[in-house]
Amino acid sequence: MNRSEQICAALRTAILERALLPGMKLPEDTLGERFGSSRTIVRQALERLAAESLVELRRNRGAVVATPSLEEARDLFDLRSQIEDLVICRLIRNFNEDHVKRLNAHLEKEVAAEAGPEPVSIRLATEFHILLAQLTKSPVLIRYVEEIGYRCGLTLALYSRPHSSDCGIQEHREIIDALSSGDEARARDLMGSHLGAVADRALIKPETEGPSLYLDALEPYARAVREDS
Amino acid sequence: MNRSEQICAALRTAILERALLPGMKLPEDTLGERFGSSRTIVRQALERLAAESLVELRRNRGAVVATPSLEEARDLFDLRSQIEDLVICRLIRNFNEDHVKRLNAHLEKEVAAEAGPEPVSIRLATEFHILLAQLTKSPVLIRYVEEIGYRCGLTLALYSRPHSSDCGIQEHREIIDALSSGDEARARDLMGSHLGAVADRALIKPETEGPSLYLDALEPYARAVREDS
DNA sequence: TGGGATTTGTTCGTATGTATT
DNA sequence: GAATACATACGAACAAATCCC
Repeated sequence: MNRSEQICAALRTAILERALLPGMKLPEDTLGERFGSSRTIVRQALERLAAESLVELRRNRGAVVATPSLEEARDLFDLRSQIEDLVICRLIRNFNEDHVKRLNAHLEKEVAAEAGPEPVSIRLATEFHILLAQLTKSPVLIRYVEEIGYRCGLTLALYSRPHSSDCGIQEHREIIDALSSGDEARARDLMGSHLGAVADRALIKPETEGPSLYLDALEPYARAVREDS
Repeated sequence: MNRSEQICAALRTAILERALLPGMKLPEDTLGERFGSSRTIVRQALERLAAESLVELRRNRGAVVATPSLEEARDLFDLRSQIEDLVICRLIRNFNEDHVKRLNAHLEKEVAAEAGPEPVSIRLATEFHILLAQLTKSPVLIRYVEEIGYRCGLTLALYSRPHSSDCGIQEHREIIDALSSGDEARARDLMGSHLGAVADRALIKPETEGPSLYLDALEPYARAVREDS
């Protein structure tokens, strides 16, 4: 894995866990210092994140964490439903014991995180969906579930009210059950209403207060990358 | 528009029109010479195309036009159906005269191109779907219809048999009709079977002969960018 | 409005890694 | 298996744009 990919992943996680909030500036050389890399490398990471629509590149004016509109958020969740419907269809055909084990293992992590900080729970909830995609072994599905999942996570950071995150652990459990029992119709239905519920819980409150700038919240993510040298 | 975005667009069109075939090498400095730009700029374009999965970046081994597998192709077309189904749903609610006009104008281009070179017809067929997405005005839908559409176009370059392209002009016409008459069920159904038909016509023949390397086919695309200075 | 400070955009030389003979 | 040719990876320095006082 590249240094630039590492930085990309670290920033992505930081955004997902709300250490970096929508609208925050991401200056190249500040990031370079934090991560112990040159601007070239940071720049690559930012360009990649921009391609994923997690950051916005304003010409000659630097990068900021993206600030998706409510309409975009709605479209993202609708699209997510469509894609993950396909994931369920693909997955249920070859569903096996190993799949159940891995999904349950992830579910345990989610349960364990319930007591801890909320952002981690939110990240884990997104990663449950990504795990489902990974089990299909389809690079195409994995790629788009990841990307849309991250973008949905970002919109949650903007628009969901705090502590709304009964992140649907129970709903995740029911989806695993439906997959195990081979009930395609029920699994698809559950996934559809789960995602609908997540969107409903989330897309209500337009954030009012400006985020508390600045980059110090990034420090733990940067340290992990630096120490990897 | 950036120079690097121009190069990106030129390469994308070249790939779509099959001037650049899957597996062809794309060395940075060769491209730089052709487009009259430095390696840095070309590199940006290649990285972006890699993010779109149109080219593959092999570490320290250069870039090549992507060579999607048949399975990926199948997943891409399935995903495309799911996304464009959503496009139809969104579009039909606010469908108006201007939309009809623009779609028909595009259809005329497709008809006019029928006599000409096949690659242009194929590109226009893809762009019909992109136009539908654009009419929704949803950046999210536009973004993913474009990307998946281009990737499907690339798979057609690999796997469709030559001259299979009755590219479905008649099917496009019927979709416009259904949209005009406000018949959502029929429009969605037509789109679904249209995309299914495109995939069926295409995903049959595994290409045998190696593509005729090399980059000279790129010249017309490069000239357009150079002369833009 | 102007000008200095800051930040991004770009180039290019060197280092590094891969394939080939 | 070593040497060579080739292409990318990276970083320092310069140029241009923007921001802020």
